[in-house]
Amino acid sequence: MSRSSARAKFRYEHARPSVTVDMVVLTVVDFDLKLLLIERGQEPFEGHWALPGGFVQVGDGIEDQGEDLDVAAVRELQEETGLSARDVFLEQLYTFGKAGRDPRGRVVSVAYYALVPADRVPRVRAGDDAADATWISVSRLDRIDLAFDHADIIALAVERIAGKIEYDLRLAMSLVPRSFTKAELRRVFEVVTGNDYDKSNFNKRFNRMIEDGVIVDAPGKRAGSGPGRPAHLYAFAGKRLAGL
Amino acid sequence: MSRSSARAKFRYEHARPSVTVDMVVLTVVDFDLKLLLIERGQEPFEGHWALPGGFVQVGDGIEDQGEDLDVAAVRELQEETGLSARDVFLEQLYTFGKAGRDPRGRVVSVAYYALVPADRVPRVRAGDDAADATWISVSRLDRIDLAFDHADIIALAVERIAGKIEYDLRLAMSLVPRSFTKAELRRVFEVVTGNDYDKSNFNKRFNRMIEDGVIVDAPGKRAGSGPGRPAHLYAFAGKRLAGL
DNA sequence: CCAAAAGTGTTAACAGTACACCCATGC
DNA sequence: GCATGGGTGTACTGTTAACACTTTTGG
Repeated sequence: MSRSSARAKFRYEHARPSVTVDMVVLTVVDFDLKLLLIERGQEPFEGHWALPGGFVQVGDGIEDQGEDLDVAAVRELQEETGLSARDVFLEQLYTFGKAGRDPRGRVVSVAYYALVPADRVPRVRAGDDAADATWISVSRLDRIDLAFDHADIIALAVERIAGKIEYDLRLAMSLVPRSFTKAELRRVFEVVTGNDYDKSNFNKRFNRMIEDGVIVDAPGKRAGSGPGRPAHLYAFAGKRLAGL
Repeated sequence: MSRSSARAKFRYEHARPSVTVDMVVLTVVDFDLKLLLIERGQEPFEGHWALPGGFVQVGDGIEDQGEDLDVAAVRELQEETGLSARDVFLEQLYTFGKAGRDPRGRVVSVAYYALVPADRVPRVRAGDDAADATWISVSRLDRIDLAFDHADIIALAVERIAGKIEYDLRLAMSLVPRSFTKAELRRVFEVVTGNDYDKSNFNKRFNRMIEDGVIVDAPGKRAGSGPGRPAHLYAFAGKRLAGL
């Protein structure tokens, strides 16, 4: 008995749902939390805005079981934005599987979120089955027609990130440019959480990270821009400085 | 054109994975964090221990899209333990979807965890395709042959709960009996996190919860048990006291 | 000099930690 | 009485929060 038939013998025979990955791609630009949305070019929800995403490749399901969920997420991100896994912070968010969430049939969607640094935000444009693609301010989402249950997915992503940025430094690290000022980092926190942070108190946290070696001085200085005293530039020690 | 054919027109035609829910059912008894495991009676992994779980019912996928993921989790819990959703704290954990995690074919598994109060721990026994079922101490899991990637799922659940119990009171609420002593609550925290908590300092947190009305005095008193001064009994205000 | 933005210092309140001590019960 | 576990008090430390203040730049 060959191995494949030995496997096939135990094959499940139940009805199966489709499985997709949906990507909540976020970045902070211009004092604003922005989200990548695709305008659907097909039914259902033609003309509505939706999260980028697509089907998980499953192979024949026996010999070739297809791609990992994480790989599917990275692939979708690459296809829609050109970004690679090294450029962003990517993490699974939640799996949405209510019956009826897609009128075409049963679809279970594994949602991921991706945080894009401000200095790597790609220009986006219409793709295969997308009529259009743009970055939309999260604060203006209520005026937008979203497809499927994507409003729920986005709301959960924003809530999760707002909570997690306080204790997981990687989130802020992955939203800020390679070199950044104290005020820029602070504004990332403010935009993501919706809170105001006292400048002095925030700087104390910041200075502690310098003492701990988490943050280091950035080599160059930024071109003198607006009015007021020019700010020091810093960088996270870990990776991004030497990374690329 | 009937509604069903209008929908069928848009039906997805991709290869689809099977989707299951796996349940990490935990409780704290006898100073120990315990986990419900099933001994598999069939290949693959016959004789190995596995998490309770099963397929998500999908219906025909068009007119009837089957059950929600959450409903599937509640149903599996009920089938294996007799517990209802009201008895436990139930939450989605993570979705495991690596290719090759099940030798029979592509399976995406949505993992949930359920926390069972110490006074509602059901007796369990062998079921349909389970040779046996028991509560096993999490600290002794390294000696046990686990099926599939269930060791990873359990590890993630334990880690998540250990982190979350510190800031989400619902977890401790759902592990402790309807009425409980300060020491019992403290031991739940100790067993779940693996830390030691200073009695006095823990009691301060506890007393603050009383001031805030989160915890109230429990009516009766417990039968005099061991040596030493008998402890006061308390209950969480919210629900469990009046709940049933 | 003035506006604007960067950056520092001071204080009080609060929460966490370590540790010593007292109270009530069974035997 | 004494062992056992329940329960409290105190002093120290570190973090947070509010707010006033100084520094450096462009015009």
